[in-house]
Amino acid sequence: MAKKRLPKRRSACPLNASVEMLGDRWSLLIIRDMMLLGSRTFKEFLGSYEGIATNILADRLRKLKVYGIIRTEQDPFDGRKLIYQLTPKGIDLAPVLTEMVLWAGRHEKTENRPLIRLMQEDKQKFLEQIRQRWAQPNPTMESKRTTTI
Amino acid sequence: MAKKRLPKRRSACPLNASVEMLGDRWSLLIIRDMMLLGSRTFKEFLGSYEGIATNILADRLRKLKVYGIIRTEQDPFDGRKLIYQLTPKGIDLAPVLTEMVLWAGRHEKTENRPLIRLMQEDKQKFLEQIRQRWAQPNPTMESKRTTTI
DNA sequence: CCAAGTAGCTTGCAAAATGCAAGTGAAAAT
DNA sequence: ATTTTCACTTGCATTTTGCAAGCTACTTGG
Repeated sequence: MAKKRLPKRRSACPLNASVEMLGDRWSLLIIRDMMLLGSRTFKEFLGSYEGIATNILADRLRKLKVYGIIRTEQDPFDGRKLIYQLTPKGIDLAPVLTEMVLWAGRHEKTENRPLIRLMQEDKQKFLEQIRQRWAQPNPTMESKRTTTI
Repeated sequence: MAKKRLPKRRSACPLNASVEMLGDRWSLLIIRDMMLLGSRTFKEFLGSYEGIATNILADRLRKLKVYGIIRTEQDPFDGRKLIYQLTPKGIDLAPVLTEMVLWAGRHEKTENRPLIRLMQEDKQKFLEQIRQRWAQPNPTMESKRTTTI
């Protein structure tokens, strides 16, 4: 399988760069699942409530990897499994996610008020939690369910 | 023409809400043009570097209006023109835009370092500028080109 | 006041992206 | 050894996008 080439950008604007990498209906949800639920395998992503199709999921994971937002490694205990992890670039998307959650929380009827409240009350602390959790090469998500998404 | 109905959400997650409204290749660029360049008419949006097609632009403006992110009024001096403006909900997207610009600025080769530097050096001040500029019902953009996008 | 723009769309059609169901092949579990 | 599980791929129908060409109401220049 040939490595996917990065297509030429429509413009050099930084917002356009973000939009070309993340501007679709699934990429940020995948990153949300990694960041907040600690999802790490294909199957775990599939289980998410919105119901992504397998071919689209495979495609998005491939692209996120090409962009350097996630990386993969083999599960040492199960040869079938691939472990998907956020790279530092991916972890660094936490503030973007946060602002999008807060915006929707302010202007839309949504669920998961606990997460929104947590983010509102101490954004810095919340971001710090995410970074800490992902600081180790293999993040443990034992304390992950402080809140659900 | 029937008013577009809001389709049912795939989930009640706040991030999903944001993604369903903004997760495509054009919506945030339109908001960028309004926020940073002061674009206010169909023609001005068309002039933006990335080159959106007229049918897509019309569709996105319609949706952004349905979502309450923008509103329109007639130009009092030119009956052909419609003036598009950000609503408070739209103005409130400034932090999302900012974080996306900063993220790309940190991790991608992009242009417009002055904007990125401005945002980095004083995010609060930058957001305040945007809010002030849009506080009046008809925002003047005389001081708009402190930086280009 | 009339012809020639101009603004903001819509329409038609081809190409690309998405969604769904049904595989596939390798590894693990029973 | 057979069945299950995992991470995909494939085929095909539907939807969205992109491009070019209208179209209609309004304005402008002569």
